[in-house]
Amino acid sequence: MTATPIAVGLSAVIVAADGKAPYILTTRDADGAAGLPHGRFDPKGHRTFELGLREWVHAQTGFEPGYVEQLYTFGDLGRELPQAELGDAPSGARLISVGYLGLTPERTDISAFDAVWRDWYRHFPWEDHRNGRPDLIDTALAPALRTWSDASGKNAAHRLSRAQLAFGLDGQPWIEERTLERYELLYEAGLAPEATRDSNRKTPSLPSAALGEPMISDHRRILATAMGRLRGKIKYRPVVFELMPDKFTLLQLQQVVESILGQSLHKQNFRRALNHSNLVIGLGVFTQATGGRPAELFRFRHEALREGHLPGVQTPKG
Amino acid sequence: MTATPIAVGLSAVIVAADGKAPYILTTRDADGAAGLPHGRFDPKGHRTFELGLREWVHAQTGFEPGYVEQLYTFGDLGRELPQAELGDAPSGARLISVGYLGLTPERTDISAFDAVWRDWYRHFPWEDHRNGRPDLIDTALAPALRTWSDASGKNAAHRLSRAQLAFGLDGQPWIEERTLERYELLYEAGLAPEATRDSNRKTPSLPSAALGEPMISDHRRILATAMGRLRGKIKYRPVVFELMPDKFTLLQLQQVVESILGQSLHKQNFRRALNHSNLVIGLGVFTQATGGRPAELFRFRHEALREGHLPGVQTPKG
DNA sequence: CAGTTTATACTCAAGTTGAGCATAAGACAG
DNA sequence: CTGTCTTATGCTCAACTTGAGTATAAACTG
Repeated sequence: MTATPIAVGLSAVIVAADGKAPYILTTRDADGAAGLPHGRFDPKGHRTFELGLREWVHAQTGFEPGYVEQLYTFGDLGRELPQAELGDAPSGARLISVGYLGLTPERTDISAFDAVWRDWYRHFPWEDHRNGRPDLIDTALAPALRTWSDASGKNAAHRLSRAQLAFGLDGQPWIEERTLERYELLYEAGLAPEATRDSNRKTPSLPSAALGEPMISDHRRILATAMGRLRGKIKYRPVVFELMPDKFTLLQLQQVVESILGQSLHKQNFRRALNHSNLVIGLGVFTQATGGRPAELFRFRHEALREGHLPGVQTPKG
Repeated sequence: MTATPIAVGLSAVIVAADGKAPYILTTRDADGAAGLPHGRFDPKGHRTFELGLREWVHAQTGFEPGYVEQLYTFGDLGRELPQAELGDAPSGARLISVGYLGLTPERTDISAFDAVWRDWYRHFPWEDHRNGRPDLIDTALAPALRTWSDASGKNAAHRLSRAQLAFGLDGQPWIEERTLERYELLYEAGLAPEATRDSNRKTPSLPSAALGEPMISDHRRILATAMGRLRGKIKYRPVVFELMPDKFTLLQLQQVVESILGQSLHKQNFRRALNHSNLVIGLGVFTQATGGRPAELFRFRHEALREGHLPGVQTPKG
């Protein structure tokens, strides 16, 4: 009896954002399927996970991550495809997967690599509520989830309730942080193409546009984790500024926050909350690049980090 | 060249609490040193980390964890003692460590095992501010941290600022969630006995009472992570109720919250916030076991979990 | 210059929070 | 059985925050 070896996969969700959308750094495998920059943790060469991660991201995309934080470690069987993606793993190894979130103010040029920045909503079309709740939730997802609930005799009520809470059905509120919950529910219901791939179940019957573009291995699960974490954290820690250039207008800042949250915000109150928070300082310089009245440029008060309090940005819905 | 194997250690911070203190389930090694229930993840036998963890906890303490969540995965070199604690690890393996938090309403009887429930503040005496800021912060820790700052030429200002923010020195506010930050700072400054053990540095010169009781391996770091997470989460998710019996008075609830936070709260406002939150419902039954006017018994409204909103308990300082 | 676009100031009611006063209802000492 | 202690619980009040606007300013467009 020889022991099953363990392999640790490191994957990074590197996020940049502008007023249009948040973008993630992705790679493509031989078949053109999207994936996150990732690689094996090397117990010999890597002193910490984070160093290993930075090395892999750089090797695959040329990008040098700045702000990085650990998301979650997935260790359950059956959600990864070791063969396909980790040619160098000892075959038969048990693969565990550590996800990281990285933030950057700039979509750097990565054209020399087989990498591309993609709108994260391509993979999660139901998550963008900036122009109202997307139709596909009620036309495509909700009916499919109800079918899935009904198909399960004694668990039906429980499944339905989970779906209602996750997707804001039947009068429940939409809660933007529940990204992972929503994805996992779709996976469980067999509605994510990944579920079909990982098991021997039949293919989902929905138009794939409603289900979002899948990713290799468990990368979409990691992305969902990252979205949820970032959406939450932006509200209680000043992390948005990792996504902003040095100087920005308040509208730019608002639009980045909106693109992350997938929600639009009340402009006047957003600005009032920012003034009050002391996170940002006006530069007395104005830009007329905005199409209307010129807007003042602001910068993040880095000193704020030395001041103990550290709130996030308020997100007054509107 | 043979590859370095990877071993995954699973450790659990199992918390129970009463009005006096939060307690954690601990084991003792041969030398009597305290540790968390823990063991090796078995890539063959364990379908998920959580199942493996539950198995180990039960084997070592007889305890069956209920609510469990993953905390963090530590992978950096030099913070663990694989030999001492994991006799079955392939020697030379790289050990990574996944920490979990578990909550339970009851300190079950574990007398048949070499396990004991201990007040978590034994290991973190500077964290309990229920009776005001502990003296040892300003008499013992602050001077030692200043010495450490001063000893570092160009980093002195940065180190000092970190210490001020972490420990609320020089007018900075004390922020209870920063448990890990504080422990890591003490470790870095060589003030945690574990730092001495893990490296070849000299022993700390402070009375050990001020530094808290150390634990084996990286268990105190995991405990610090658990404390910080629980202190944060209690405020935005109704997790305290995992620590409460079925029926409780509002004072019992408040005292459990206080013991977790290490802060005392304003009684009237705490109660007002609870009413308003709808998390709890009066049973119309009164208990005179309180020593004064009889108090109404309440229970957690489990239905609240089916209602989408899910706030934590407010923590009005006082 | 009328109309469009974006920026920014200000208002107002409703709700929340911090702090504390006041009263109630038991136990217990004398 | 009265006064005192203890805990429970109701209530007030001012300061602040929040949601939802109205109003006005300063550019550009044709």
